[in-house]
Amino acid sequence: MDIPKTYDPQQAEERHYARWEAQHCFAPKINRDPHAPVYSIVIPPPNVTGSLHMGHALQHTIMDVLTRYHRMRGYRTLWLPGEDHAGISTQIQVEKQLRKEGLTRHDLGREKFVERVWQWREEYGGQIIKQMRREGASVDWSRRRFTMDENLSRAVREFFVRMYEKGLIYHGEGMINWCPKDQTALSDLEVEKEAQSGQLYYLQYPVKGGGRRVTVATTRPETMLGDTAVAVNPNDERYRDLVGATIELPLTNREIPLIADEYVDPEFGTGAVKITPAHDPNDYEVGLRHNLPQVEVIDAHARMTEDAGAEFAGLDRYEAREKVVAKFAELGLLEKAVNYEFSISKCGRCRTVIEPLVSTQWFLKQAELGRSALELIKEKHEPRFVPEVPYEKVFTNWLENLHDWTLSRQLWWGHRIPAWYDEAGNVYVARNEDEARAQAGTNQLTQDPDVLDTWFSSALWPISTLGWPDATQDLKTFYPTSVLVTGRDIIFLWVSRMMMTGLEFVGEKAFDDVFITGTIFDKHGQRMSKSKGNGVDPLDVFDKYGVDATRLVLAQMESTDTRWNDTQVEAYRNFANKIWNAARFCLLNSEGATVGQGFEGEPATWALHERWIMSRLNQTAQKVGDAIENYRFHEAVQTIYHFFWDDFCDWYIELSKTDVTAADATTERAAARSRVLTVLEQALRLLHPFMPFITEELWLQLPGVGVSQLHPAYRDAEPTVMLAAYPQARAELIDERAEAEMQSVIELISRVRSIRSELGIKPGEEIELLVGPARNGQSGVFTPGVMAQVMRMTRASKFSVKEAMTPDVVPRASARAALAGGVEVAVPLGGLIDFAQERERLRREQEKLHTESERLAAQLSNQNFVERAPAEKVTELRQRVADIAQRTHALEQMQEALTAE
RNA sequence: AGGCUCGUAGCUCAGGGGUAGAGCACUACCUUGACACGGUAGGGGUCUGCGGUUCAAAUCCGCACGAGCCUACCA
Repeated sequence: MDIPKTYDPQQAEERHYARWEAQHCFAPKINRDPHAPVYSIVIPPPNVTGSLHMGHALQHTIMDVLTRYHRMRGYRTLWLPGEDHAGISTQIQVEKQLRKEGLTRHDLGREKFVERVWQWREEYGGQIIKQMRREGASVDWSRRRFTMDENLSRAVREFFVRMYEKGLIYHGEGMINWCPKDQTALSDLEVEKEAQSGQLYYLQYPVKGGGRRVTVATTRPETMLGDTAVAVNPNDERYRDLVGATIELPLTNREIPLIADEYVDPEFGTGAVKITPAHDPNDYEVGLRHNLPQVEVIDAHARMTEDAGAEFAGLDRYEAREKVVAKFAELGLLEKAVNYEFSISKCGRCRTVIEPLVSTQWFLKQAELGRSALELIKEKHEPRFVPEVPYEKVFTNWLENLHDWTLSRQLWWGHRIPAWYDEAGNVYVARNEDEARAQAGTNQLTQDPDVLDTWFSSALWPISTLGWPDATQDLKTFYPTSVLVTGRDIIFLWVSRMMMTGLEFVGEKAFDDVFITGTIFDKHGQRMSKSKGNGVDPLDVFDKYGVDATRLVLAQMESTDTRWNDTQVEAYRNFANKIWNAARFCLLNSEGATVGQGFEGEPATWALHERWIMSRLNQTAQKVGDAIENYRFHEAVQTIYHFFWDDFCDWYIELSKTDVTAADATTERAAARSRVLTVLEQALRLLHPFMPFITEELWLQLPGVGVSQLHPAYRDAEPTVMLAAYPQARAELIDERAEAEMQSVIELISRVRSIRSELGIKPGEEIELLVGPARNGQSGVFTPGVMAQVMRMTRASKFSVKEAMTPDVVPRASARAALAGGVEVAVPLGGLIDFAQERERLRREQEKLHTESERLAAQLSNQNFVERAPAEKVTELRQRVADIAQRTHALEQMQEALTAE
């Protein structure tokens, strides 16, 4: 058999994914058990314009681990893939494309433009979804969904109409966030606050009659052109006499009132605030309270309007700012300008500074819709957030403070608002135009030109992908979904809204659990971003280290923010190679062997290392299954890693080598080989959810694997490790005594190796071992079989068990060590030994024990400890003290023996 | 302005009331027939600081300092 010494991930990855997909292993229907429990996940739909980044890879890894684990446990498992239509982003992409042809969307017209967008999606869209094959994501491709699919669009209209009928959606005027670049309204959540250092300008406004001036402070002087009042706090003594006065607004020929409103904080600035109801959310509210006119001085392109005055009309808002400030300075009305830190709102997509504008839009009263979600989280703690702290609280706080959601977007790509207007401007909201006509009693209707926020359709994702508004079998089977895995940035934007729609329309929560992943930063702790160019491309990492290794790193991050570091991936690449070579050893020595055999009969009849590895394996299975089910992926990964490398490779394979590599093809050799293969096969199953490719690559090569290893639910399927039963711990094979005994064997071997190393005995040089005293129970572990193993592992040519380790049996020129449980070991060294050096070595050993013993003694002499600590704790410490005393005594004797001439 | 998270070995991170852990890096030795992407043996930490609770604190509670995140209409 020819197996390369180094694992090549790439060639395995493609082959197996294609095969799994062809055999429909990812679809729930592969499960033939009609009573199988259900496990379902819907993917957070990535933006159709995007490509895979580390955040996706992280989320997908966790979803895939959960999916593969539950599938192997026999669940009817669905992981549903798809993407959203990303209204603004997609439209921008396509417009960019058109611009290269010298066209705008208006040249094409709406219908042709939308056609172009669909074309674009076919050609360039859904990159991430395609890249998921590379990740090994076991998604059901037959159920791939897109928010613009016909049924999902129908769900959107249904959502809209029902909310309108309930009075939760309304059409009206409000202060909205407007992006002057993208030319659309945005919801609060699509706006990002950014710290800004700028200036606070103190402007003086003359009071009509009497020559007084009122000073107002502002960061946006250009908006003064649209001021319709100056406000002060009604209790502010400084201005009390001026309330009701008239201000002559500079640079305009308008006169505005000085009003009193509680909103004004007398402590801040000058205590007098300019009020621009058309361009500031707070001023808008003040304006409504005082019936102030709204003077629009900035237009949708963030340029000054005619109403700003002839001098300013047409200027950009920032040019206007400079000019206003200059004019005030000229007039002697600029009191001062001071440096000032404040925050500005930017478009989450294009980073353009938002312009607050008064506009007529569609809104959803989220507060009412969110009430049942709020009750559920507060009363039943559902869904269960992982980690619970701090996300349950964050989520609850959000639901308690819901504002109306601006739904309409001035775009062409998206779900068009199902509202029609007649010639008189009356609005009819309906599921389709025919219904609207019926309502209106006329055919002369025009549909609202706007589309809905992309998140409006995403809000329905768990139910619409499963068939809602129809009561489909999928909806019945897979809803509520088992878990939602996502990043913390969209808890409000998305998670909360899915909870709301699920409860509203299906009457059940959208998911049992919500797992929030951490954020991956670059190695300097900076957030990865395209603009900074510091992103690590997961595909590059896959190429360099393999998908399995990358997944292992991602899985163990759990919810912790982490700086990306290639060395971790390299470590797991090395682990993959270790697995490969362990399997290589097993396969190169597999003649006559069969997986699943070799462990016949009573465990009591097995050799110590067999009982031990089976105990370790079952402990591991227990711990790993438990860890995965509780989202403790780090623990799961560490546990398997440790089992595979330390227990299986370093000890079990090494201890089995003599039997496995025996020259003669005896039944004993075949049995030993089968046992090693059996443990390997179980380990591969344990690893599979994390490392799907290498486990499949190796598993298929093991002699004797087939349908009998598959979970009973998949009996009709082709053999594959992904449908094998996930190992369940067998309690009867967990053997504490075997583990303790093995521990003393390991200790003996380690101590002898230590002696070799510390005394500089050449690796090739053979030594002799004396172990005793034999009357002590512990040394009974050293059966002839174990002795042979110890000799092999320490390169010893002789191993004698002695009744007593007295000077007459142990040569003076020996290196010695005192082990736990009273066992002593001596390595006779003849003339090679340096007596002084060996004495020093023993003395250091004794010193270590002494330090520990001192600490224990202090603890045990504390009355309070003995009385109040749990009895078992006290007993444990006493035993340790006794053991240390015994070893210390042994060390003393050894030193004496060395000294005796 | 509130709220939250984090501070553990040189680096990246686990852990979490009762002998400080991993990977990488480091030191020495080893081309031993699975693996040098390896093996064996080692070195390295008053778990940010100060108080408190406790028989016992890296772990729980305050406070301070440092890093970061989120919410909020303060001109």
